[in-house]
Amino acid sequence: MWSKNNPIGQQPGRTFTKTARRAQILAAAIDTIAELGYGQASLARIAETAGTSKGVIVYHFGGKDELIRELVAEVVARGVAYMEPRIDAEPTGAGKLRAYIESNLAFMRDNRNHMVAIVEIVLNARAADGGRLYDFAVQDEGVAALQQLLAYFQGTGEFRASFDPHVMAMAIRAAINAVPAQLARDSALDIGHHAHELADLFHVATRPGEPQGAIHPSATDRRSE
Amino acid sequence: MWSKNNPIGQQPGRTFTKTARRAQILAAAIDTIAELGYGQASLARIAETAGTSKGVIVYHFGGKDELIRELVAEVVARGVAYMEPRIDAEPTGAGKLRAYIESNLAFMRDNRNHMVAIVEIVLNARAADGGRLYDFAVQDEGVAALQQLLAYFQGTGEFRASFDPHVMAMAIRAAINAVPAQLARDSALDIGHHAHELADLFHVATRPGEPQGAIHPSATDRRSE
Amino acid sequence: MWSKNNPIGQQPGRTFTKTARRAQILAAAIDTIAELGYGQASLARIAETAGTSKGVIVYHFGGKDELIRELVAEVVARGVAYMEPRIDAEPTGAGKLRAYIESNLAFMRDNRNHMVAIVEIVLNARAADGGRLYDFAVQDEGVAALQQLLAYFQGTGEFRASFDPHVMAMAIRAAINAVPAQLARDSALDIGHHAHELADLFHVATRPGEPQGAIHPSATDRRSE
Amino acid sequence: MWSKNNPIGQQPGRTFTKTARRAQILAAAIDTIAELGYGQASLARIAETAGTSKGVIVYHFGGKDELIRELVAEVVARGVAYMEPRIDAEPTGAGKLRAYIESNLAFMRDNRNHMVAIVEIVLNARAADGGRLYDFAVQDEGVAALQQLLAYFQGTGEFRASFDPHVMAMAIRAAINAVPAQLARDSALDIGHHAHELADLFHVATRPGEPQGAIHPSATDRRSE
DNA sequence: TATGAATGAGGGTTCATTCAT
DNA sequence: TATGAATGAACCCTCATTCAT
Repeated sequence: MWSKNNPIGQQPGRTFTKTARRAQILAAAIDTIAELGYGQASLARIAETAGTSKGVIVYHFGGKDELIRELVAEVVARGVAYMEPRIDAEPTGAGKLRAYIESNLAFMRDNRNHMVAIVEIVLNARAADGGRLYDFAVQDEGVAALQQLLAYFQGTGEFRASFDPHVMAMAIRAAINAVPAQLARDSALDIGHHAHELADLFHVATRPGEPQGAIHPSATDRRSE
Repeated sequence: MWSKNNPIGQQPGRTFTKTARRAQILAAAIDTIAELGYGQASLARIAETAGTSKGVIVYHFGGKDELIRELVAEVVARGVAYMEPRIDAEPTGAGKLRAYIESNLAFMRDNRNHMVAIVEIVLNARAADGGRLYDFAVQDEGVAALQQLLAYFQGTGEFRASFDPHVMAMAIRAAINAVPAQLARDSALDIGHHAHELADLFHVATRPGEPQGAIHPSATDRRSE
Repeated sequence: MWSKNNPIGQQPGRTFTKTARRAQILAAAIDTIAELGYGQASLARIAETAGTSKGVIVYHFGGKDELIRELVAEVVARGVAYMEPRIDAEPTGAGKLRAYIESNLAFMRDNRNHMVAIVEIVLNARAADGGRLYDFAVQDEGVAALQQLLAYFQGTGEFRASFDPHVMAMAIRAAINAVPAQLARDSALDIGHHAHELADLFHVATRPGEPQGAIHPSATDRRSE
Repeated sequence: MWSKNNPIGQQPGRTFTKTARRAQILAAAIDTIAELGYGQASLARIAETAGTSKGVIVYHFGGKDELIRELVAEVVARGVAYMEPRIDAEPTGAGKLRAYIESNLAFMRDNRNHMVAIVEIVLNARAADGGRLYDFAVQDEGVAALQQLLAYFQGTGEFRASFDPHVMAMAIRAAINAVPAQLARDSALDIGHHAHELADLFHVATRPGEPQGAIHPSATDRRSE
């Protein structure tokens, strides 16, 4: 199993055992979802992995939805806690972007199941009516923050102004998010190399020195010439 | 409903009604999966969308697995049929890459639900033991073809040799695959603009003129200096 | 496949193809039931074996119940036609009993699937309310005829009078009926040997020369002494 | 309902209610199978007889297969526990054989539905591919034990050496196994009488004093003279 | 005479949730 | 705090039957 390190910052005081139980269940949920996928991760299987019963999960979290919600919040918080100082430590836009990509992938490498699980959840979790559950809370939020960073340094001139920061942010997040699934297929994937390559890719794509406007006419444009 | 245009090239002759029914069911499946997600798209709901009963689906497809399999094959075939001539028509590597991205997104725009559905399936469909069902057949195949194209034009010097074509191919596909989900959230998304931006992005990222080796030291490398 | 020889005495005249179709379907039903058991022999599977569609079966037989009914009647008639002359040819009671057992098993050997199927049906076929469908028509009828034979030769003194002909008849039929199931498990079973042994067994059990009344006190009787 | 006496030796201690529920469900399964036959005994009908829902059965047994498996094991164990001491108490071969037959039928009389159910299961239960489920485990095992007993006392001279113990064992078991089905049709059947008659029958068939070899030429042999 | 198409009931199973202890 | 027990809905699938052609 992967998630041995306690994923929860324990609340102080009397609820130690409660906190420990919650952490244990969250870890079991992460491992189960990472291994089997969101759809196959029933409460029964999570409880089995945790070595307890379904009732315990319901007691501590009130239901499956809340368990997933806390799981997402927990992993996101840990990820942000890991990435933020590394990004902040970089003074330049290019450095921050590289730090963003590389620290994100480094976090993935060190918390593989956490990331596989969260990507599974974001892609899969749906309400009864089909509406996505964690889109705004997780996905778009991450994209928005990245987009702001890109736009800011477009303003300072550190990034070329001719790209749409929203599209660029989505592309970066998509490239990062694709890694866990790839990891599941190819466990020999060299994440360090992958991170370096992705950082290079988006460095080249964002550095300045490009004339304004379209770099090339689009295939469609040309066809209509 | 979205998929009004007959998604199946009808076989000539006697099986007209059968072909029509299958097409109708496939269209219903596409719409249902696109709207509710793979996990919520039960046979009952698909049948409801199609205006029939579960039994009819089973009769025509033998079961859910086969329905999904045919759906994937059908949409992939249509997508390839759309994209391939547009890519082949471009003589240069840069042109082919741009055509790949733009024709793929154009296909998405014209077959929105088809693409949303197939991305849902590829990301979510799992066997009972948790193993993914359509990874190799669909996802990796697409990445592999793209990777070959990139590598070929690295050889000819049309693309810079310093990027890993596998990582680049994954990033391109990830950026494209992220669009349907985004579309589901933001139906006002300008796909043409998005396509143009993505094409620019990866054009800049792949064009030659870069020294060999790492463009910048990685954040990690720098930290250890 | 086993039942290649036409199992139906064809009606004369115009309905040749109809008769042939029915025979073909009956043969397919026999083979399917013999191979998979009554519970697994759906109309679809029988139709598949016959190389036609379910509709044909329904058209010719009106439904599954009627198909089974005709199948049973057909096989029983064939069995009787095979056994009767061989039994009649024997002048003595012992000879008739031996001929009954041996000709019955010989018929089983030559029409293995017919017998396996009919035993399956007799043991399994039930109405919706759970009532057996073919008990009286087949099982009890066979037992009754045998019982009459035994009782008759008890009257002539050729069989010992001290056995209950009903119990004896049931035991004989049970011993014979157990053979098809055994055959299904052990296809190397030597039916000729088995028949000879069974005939010996029941010859010894029925021949006269025994004092009237209980041969031995029963275990229960002794215990209560 | 028939199976009023608790069919389970209750484990001591905490799982009283669980044990009771399982016993209740097993009893309901026995009664349902005995009444309607194996094929008609769906989980829904068993649950209805037990006064609960399908879910409860699944909860306690994991599925239908396991329910049937436990039912068979339970009834077989009870039957063996009943018969074994009665057989062991008899010193002679003839006594043991009589005790085998009579104690088996006595058990049937006192546990009518248990036996009807188990015979139904053994004869009818099939896997999805048509393979029998309980042949080796139950049927053949019983035959094999009986066959050993017969062969042993052939060695001591208490049984005539000229019969094949395998065929004899099969005939005895077949004669016994036919009783529950007969009981279902004719509830007035006098089992005590039937047992006594069967015991006599096989006593006569197995006692020594016969010349070696075939007692009579077979009908087939004579025909070829 | 035969077929393909469709139906509707029922099969076993999974699952999140509720409840009493 | 924790557990076992029970529930009820939903899932996919099989099947005999009906019907139009």
